[in-house]
Amino acid sequence: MTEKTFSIGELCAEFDVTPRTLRFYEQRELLSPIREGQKRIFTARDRARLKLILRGKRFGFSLESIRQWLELYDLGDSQVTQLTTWLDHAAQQMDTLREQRDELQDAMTELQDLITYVERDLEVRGAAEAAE
Amino acid sequence: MTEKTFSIGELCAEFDVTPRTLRFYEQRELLSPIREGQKRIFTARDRARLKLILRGKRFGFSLESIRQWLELYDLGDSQVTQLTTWLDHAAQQMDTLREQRDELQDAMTELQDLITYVERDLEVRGAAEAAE
DNA sequence: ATTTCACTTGACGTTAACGTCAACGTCACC
DNA sequence: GGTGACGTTGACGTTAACGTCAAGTGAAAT
Repeated sequence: MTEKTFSIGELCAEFDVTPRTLRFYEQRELLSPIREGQKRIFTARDRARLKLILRGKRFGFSLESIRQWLELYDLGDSQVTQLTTWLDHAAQQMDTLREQRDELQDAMTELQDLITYVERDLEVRGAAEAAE
Repeated sequence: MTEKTFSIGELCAEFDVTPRTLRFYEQRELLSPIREGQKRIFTARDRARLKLILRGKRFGFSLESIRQWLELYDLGDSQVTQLTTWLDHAAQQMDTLREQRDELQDAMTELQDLITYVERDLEVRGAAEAAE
């Protein structure tokens, strides 16, 4: 079974990015498409990594830090010691994500409180108007 | 009761930013310190907004979008119609935050799966080694 | 044969979010 | 009356993450 591959245009269309972006990611070693002639052939792995990259960006992470935790996603047939340090890095990354998620949750709670407050205010005004 | 105020240096120290940053935020109308002579006096409101700004940045939002949802936090004595549109914007903002939080949660779940997998792998190897 | 289309490699431009530097004001304090 | 500490306004520099040409290649379609 030969793995599915993608042209640069296909990936661009699917993820709504420009060729320039993908070439840029390659240059920064976030992607590593194969060459057929001089054209880039993106593998399923590249596609998966691109997904992770774009998600990371939405979280506000820099390309460099994204590049680092991309490494978490392709551990080969590593030695035990490698796996152990991998687990360390993974745990760190989990902490980072957790922090960010919790902060987001806090922000949501705050905003929801405000919303509830304003809604009550509107209700009261509505009642006052109806009673005039 | 006169409200507490802060010098630029105080806020910088507290939030670990440079004066340049605060002046920049003022220029972009994210902060609006009062002037005493030519010195900036930051109010408690400015301080609160700065907190929100920095949190927004950690979420990966641009200063401009942060500026917009900062407006959510100072509704004055608005009209009913104003409050209604406010509620709209607030709801949108909640959606944005929720989306981001959910995505973060997904990423965490994925990573946790990987971690669990690697941990099991290590266990198996440990057992094999003990049985040699 | 030429046009079209997708792709390539430079190379320079752009925007956001500041950093950095120069030149200056003001107040305390020794 | 110097000398810091802390503040000010420009103005230019910097980095990340691309955008935007310009000039070319290689295969496909007309």
